[in-house]
Formats: sequence, C-alpha cells, structure tokens
Amino acid sequence: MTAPESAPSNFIKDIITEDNKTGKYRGRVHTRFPPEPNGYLHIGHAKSICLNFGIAAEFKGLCNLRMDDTNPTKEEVEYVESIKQDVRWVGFDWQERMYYASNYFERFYECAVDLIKKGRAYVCDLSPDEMRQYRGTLTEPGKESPYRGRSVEENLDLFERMRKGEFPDGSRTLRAKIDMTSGNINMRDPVIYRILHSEHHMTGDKWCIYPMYDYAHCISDSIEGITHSICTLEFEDHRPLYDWFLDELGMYHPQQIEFARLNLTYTVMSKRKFIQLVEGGYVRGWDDPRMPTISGLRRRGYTPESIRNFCDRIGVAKAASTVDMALLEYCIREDLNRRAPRMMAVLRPLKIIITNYPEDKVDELDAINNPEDPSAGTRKVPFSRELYIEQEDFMEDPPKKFFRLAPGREVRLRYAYFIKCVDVVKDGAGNITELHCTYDPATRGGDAPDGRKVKATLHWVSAEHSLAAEVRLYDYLFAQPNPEEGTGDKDFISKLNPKSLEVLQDCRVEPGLSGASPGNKYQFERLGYFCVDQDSSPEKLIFNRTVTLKDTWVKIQNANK
RNA sequence: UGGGGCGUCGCCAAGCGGUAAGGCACUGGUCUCUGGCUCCAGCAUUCGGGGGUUCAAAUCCUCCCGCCCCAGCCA
Repeated sequence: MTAPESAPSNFIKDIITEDNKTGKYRGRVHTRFPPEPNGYLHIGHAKSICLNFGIAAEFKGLCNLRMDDTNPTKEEVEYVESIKQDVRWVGFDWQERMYYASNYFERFYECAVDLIKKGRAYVCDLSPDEMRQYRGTLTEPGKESPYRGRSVEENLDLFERMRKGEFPDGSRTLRAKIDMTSGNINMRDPVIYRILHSEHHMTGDKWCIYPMYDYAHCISDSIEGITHSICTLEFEDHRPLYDWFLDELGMYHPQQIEFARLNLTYTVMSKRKFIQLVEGGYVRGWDDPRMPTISGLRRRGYTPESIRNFCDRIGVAKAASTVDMALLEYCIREDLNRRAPRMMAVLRPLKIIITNYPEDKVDELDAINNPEDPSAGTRKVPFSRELYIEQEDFMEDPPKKFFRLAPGREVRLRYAYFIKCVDVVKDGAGNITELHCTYDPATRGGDAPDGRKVKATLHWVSAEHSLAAEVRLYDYLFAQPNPEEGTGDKDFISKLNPKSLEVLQDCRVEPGLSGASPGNKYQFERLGYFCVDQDSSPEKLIFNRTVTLKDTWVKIQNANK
C-alpha cells in the first residue's frame, strides 16, 4: 500500500472516528472498492479508490477490491483486467482480497430462500410492462401484485424451478415483500432475482437467475465484514433497502455512507457517454489522451501521484460539485515540475542561420536537466550554424510587450549565445522562410561578460543534429465548461472542441531524446510537459502534450484582443 | 403534487453558538538563462432569502426560494 500521505479530513472520516470512539465495529475499519466490470475506470472512480483505500490505510484497516458482477449481459473479463491494472497504477494494493460478487451466488440464493420462508419474498409473474404499471409513479402509490399472496411452499417451488431454468427470461422474478405505497420507490416490492439465460464471465452457465444490485451489494458487504460501505449520492434512496435486507436476514450490518461523485469541467464522466465518444469515432478509444479515463490520463502523461494529490485536494462532501479542470492541471504541473527532465524541442520550426558562425563547427554546450533538482545533473547540447527556433518566437513587427526575437533585436538562445537578427528572408509569397542572425562568441553559455541583458531566452535545436518527431497537442475535449448541462441525449456531442487534437508532424527535438521510450516524461522548455506515446518508436518519435506550461504571454495577447 | 439529499468567494471546501481556514482560478509585485518555478500581497463586513431565539447565529428554531437524485427484470 502506498504511504498514506494523510489527506484532509471529511465527514466520512469523522463518522469513522466517531464509530471507533463508540466501538461500533470494535475499532475495525474495512472498506471496499466495488466497480462493475462493464467499462473502464475514470477519474471519478479514482476519487472513490483514493477514498476507500486511503481511509483503510489511514485507519489501519483493510480495503477489498470487489467486482460487482451480478449482470452477466454487461460484464466482461477484459474489464476485470483493466480495472485491476488501473487500481494498481493509481497506487493501491488489495493484497489477497480480490473478490467477486459472483463468488457469493450460492449464498445469495440461500438468503433468498430464507427470505421466502420468512414470508418476505415472493415469486411474481408480472411482465416487465405490467410491473411498471403496478409500481405507480413518483406521486401515486403502487398497487400490490396479484402474485403477492402466494404461499411460502409455492414460492419455494417456483423459485427453485426458476433456478433450474424452467422459465424463460423475463417471465418471473423474485421480489421482496415490502410496501407498494412507500414514497421511496425502491421499497415498492423491488426485484431481487431476475431470469437471465446468459453466460457469466465467472460462473459460465451455472446460473440462469441473477441477483439485483440492491440485494447482492449489502449481502456482499456483510459477508466480507465491511464496516463502512461508501458509495455515491444516487444510492442514498437505496439505503433503506440495504438496511432492510440485512435486518430481515439478521446478518452483520455495515453502514452505507454516500458522498458526491466527481464532475470535471470541459469533460463528461459517464460510461454511456464514453461509449458514444468511442463508437462515434470522436476519440480514438477508451485510452485516448483526451479521455478522463484512468487509461487516458495515463497515456496523456498524468502520474499516479498527481491524481492522488488531486483526489486529496478536491475533498469529499455531499454537495453536487463540478471541479475546475484547472485544478487537475495544477496537480500534474506541480508534480512534473519537480520530476520531469527538461529538454528542448521546436514544434513549429523556423530556420536560423548564424552568419558569423563557422560552417562545419559544432559546439557542445552544457544544459541543466532540471533546475528544481540539482541531482538530475547536466547534459551536452550541440550547437551549429543552422538552427531552428519556434516560429512564434519571432515577429517582424512586434507589438509592445513582445520580448522575443525581432529584426535588429538581441535575445539569448538558452544555454548557448546571444544572437541578433540581422535579416529576414522571405519566399515569393512573402512568407518568412529563414532568419539570418549573428552571434556574440563572448556570450557562450548564455551570459554577457559586459553585463548586457536581453529580455528573452529562446529554446532552440541544431538543425543538423535534431531529431524529427510527431507531437500531438491536446486541448479540452469539450469547448464548453459544462457539456453535460442541457437536456438532449446527444447534445453533448455538439459541444465537442474541434481543436481538442492537433497533430504536428514536422517537429524537431534535441538529440538527447533519441532513446526516449513510451511513458517517459519531459518538460519541453517553455512549452509544456510531454510524454512519449505508446505509438512511438526509435524510428518515429511521438510525443503527447500532457499540459502546457502556464503562459503569461498568451494571457497578455488575449487581454489585448 | 410523493420520497431522499444539497445550498459558505468564479470552482472546490473547512466551520458543529463566540464573531468566515485552506487550495485552485484571478489580480498586482518579486525573482529569473524557461514570459515556467519560487516568494510576497490582494481577493466573502459575509454564509440561498425572510422572520425568530440568544449578550452573541454560517452554526439553533421557523417559513420561503433554488438545485440534484429516484418510476431498469442496470449498477
């Protein structure tokens, strides 16, 4: 388990502290993270993972990983594996406590028989449509099913035959006998078991009846000795049912506690919407670096540390909230600033000829790998007569606050020399094709002996020595802060950011990046944090931009618009 | 119109009757061989609104307003 870098307190921890004080669970703290293996985990799950595993660690308790696999029609082994990988990657260890709700199927069945014997459950023959009608509405009470009065013997017989596969899908259900007039619709004789002749990823064709979430979840928690069953707000209405089952069954009773799920600006956070994005071809897959999935964030260059830190910072409460994406970005910048080695890369190259520099001379200059970390050391960077700088670092007719290169102006090339632009070369169409500059040999290393100052330092690469690379620039997936607001089912698609991905093919990076392998993270000086994509190869380097550096210059430009 | 929740700074979020923490964002400034980082300063006389209780209320009572969730044999 990762060292519990103690997160701030919250109402859930307060409850646990209080329970420990009163001895409610004899000081025991046991949580669980219970995903349904029907999709990939996202940053919202990370919040839950950090909460559950974090609490267990902090209170010296345990946290189980449990697959909530009670619906064979939606769940697949592929997801089980990705979930395990993601939880591990985020930084937590369930040790030997990997569980499956499907492991408890026999136990669930026995409990159901018990409920029937206690007159608390019955087999109902209502069709799905009829059941909906009998259920009533939010404002009108429901009506009791005509099958509600069946004898215990008949229910026992019918339920056993349901298990044996004597009835077709949807023909019958096992229901809890509670209260059809309850204001809480979950209490209006909820279905406990449904018939599903479907192959289960764990139990194969052993079963053709499967338990419902409300029924299976509380019993699973009880079996595992969970003390605090933490879930999201929408299950608040289900808590009475959770309690009802356990009380009727006379089983050990964990406490369900609900908290608000995470929402983030400029993205969506539901499995259903992810599927639409993937299947609609709007993103390249579940692990597209623009996706808020754990796998997407990982590929984007986010670190587990940054995500855990983010989860600690957002807090845990009951108010529906949408966290500013800027906070997530802050967390990854903070982490990478500390750890990422610096490199120079030119995304949109503009050629520069140093006219007073010898044609075949190559100089090796010392560059600092990470100013935040002296132990990262230094490296050599080749300098020659022909270089590339960033197109946006030169302006022929610079506005007031533009400090970078311009005709006649002197700037510093990082770790190299002061250069002065003496000529602008253009093609027939008037496009700038290259710049002629002169350098001052006395400024080698980047400082002028005469104390002369420049207002800007530019990053650069040697034309001859630099490596070609593809760089993928990512921006927010959506153009609006809240793409989920509004009604229409497909509305959010229209809010996609057309500029969420820009692929640059002709980038040049310094030679030190030749051995970079997938997952490696760097700061490209003055540009942002980048990581090597899994598609990258020694022949073709591919980088993903994780996040830009904060940029005061773009702010100034935007302010002047 | 039923049931369950929630409303404290642009976004999160502490606070639990004693006179509004913190973070992000933002704005200035400092520093700087990254217009990055660091550092400093500013940023709610006010807690959805109205009444009430109290020497004292974001915290207690009351009424009102607003927002979220629930009518799957999904989780």
